[in-house]
Amino acid sequence: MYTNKESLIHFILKVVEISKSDAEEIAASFHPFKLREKEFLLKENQISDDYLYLKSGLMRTFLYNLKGEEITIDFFTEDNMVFEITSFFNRVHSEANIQAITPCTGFRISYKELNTLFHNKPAFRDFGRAILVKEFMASQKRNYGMINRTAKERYQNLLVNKPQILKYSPLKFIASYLGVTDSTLSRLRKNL
Amino acid sequence: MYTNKESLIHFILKVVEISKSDAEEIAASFHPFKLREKEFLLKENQISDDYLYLKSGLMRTFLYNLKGEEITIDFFTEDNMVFEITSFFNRVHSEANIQAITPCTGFRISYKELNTLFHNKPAFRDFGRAILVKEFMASQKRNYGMINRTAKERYQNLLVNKPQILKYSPLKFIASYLGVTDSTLSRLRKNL
DNA sequence: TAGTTTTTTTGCCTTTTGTCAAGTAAGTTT
DNA sequence: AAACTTACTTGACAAAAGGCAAAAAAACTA
Repeated sequence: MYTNKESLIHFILKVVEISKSDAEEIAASFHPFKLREKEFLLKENQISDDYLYLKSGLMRTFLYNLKGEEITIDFFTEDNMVFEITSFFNRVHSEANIQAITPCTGFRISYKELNTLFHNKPAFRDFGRAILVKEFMASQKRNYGMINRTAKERYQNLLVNKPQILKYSPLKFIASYLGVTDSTLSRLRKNL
Repeated sequence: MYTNKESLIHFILKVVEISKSDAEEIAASFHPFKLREKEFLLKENQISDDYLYLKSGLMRTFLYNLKGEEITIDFFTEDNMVFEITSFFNRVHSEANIQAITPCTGFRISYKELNTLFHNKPAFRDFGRAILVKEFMASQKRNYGMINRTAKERYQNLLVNKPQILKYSPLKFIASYLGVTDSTLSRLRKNL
């Protein structure tokens, strides 16, 4: 399997100020990883054991609302970390699913491996914290954007910030992610 | 100044599985802290240096939208941690403000103190991570709730989960937090 | 307490979004 | 290719929420 970790090393160095050799050591602990289109990384009720760097591809996390409809909670694009925080860090059964929309490749470690690194490698400590901070910030930003924008503005925003999603994801995933019905999104799109 | 840290020790033990003596040692590193009603913990453009355990009182974080209106992003209730993640962890100027709604008391540490603990005290490492995970989860949950509920449901949800807020916060803070206008919230409230 | 300011409520009307249902388009399977 | 399924679009109408302005209530100040 293809194991060139340049992209991961580059990603680590982008996220936290550590030496290149530290970054290489961290990357060395990750294992190659692959998913086919529509394949699941995590299904609800499982305990997640993947802390994943997504090198290429598009994924989404979703759950079911009270009516049994799929609600897409988040998209994961390439050159980002992917994990279900609650299940992975608290070792509890997941309420969410994580699914590949396109074929995906990347590198992963397990919870056990992460903890070993976390306690033994100060550089990884900083990396791990930086990732949590980064994702937390993204979640807060998303919150703000969802509350203070109309559906149309939210769509336009997505168009600018994550065009990959619009390109590869079916409309219905995007609609539930934006919190509107399929019909509404279809109409929004019509008015460019 | 009143420095009984029982509540903080209890909070730490609730969040992470460590020994009582570890929790006491962590708590010992925190310093007493007080804010008057309407006083600011953080103003926009400052670099936050407070990692705070709120023992009593109610706070909010807010920023200004494009029209110059205050948008309340989050409320902080007693027995929770308070910090502006972006500014505090990335040492950048804050876009947000944090303000006491009622008089507040608690215990705080600085960024420097946090880092010393983080690298020297394994138990604090786990605590720090658990807090980030906890807050991240809360943010995600809020996201989901904002998108898939009507304003009325969001209000009712707040009513059940954080009644303190409804008791002490003016309506307009709550309205912007829920993403509706003052008028709309006033009408929602009328229909109980 | 009278006057001032801020907060909350209400009415009227508009815009946004949802619901339901039907229709078209596209993708799979046999 | 025909049959079937899933995805997307569109129309007609209903409900949710916003904009604006004025009134009422509450909080603050001199």
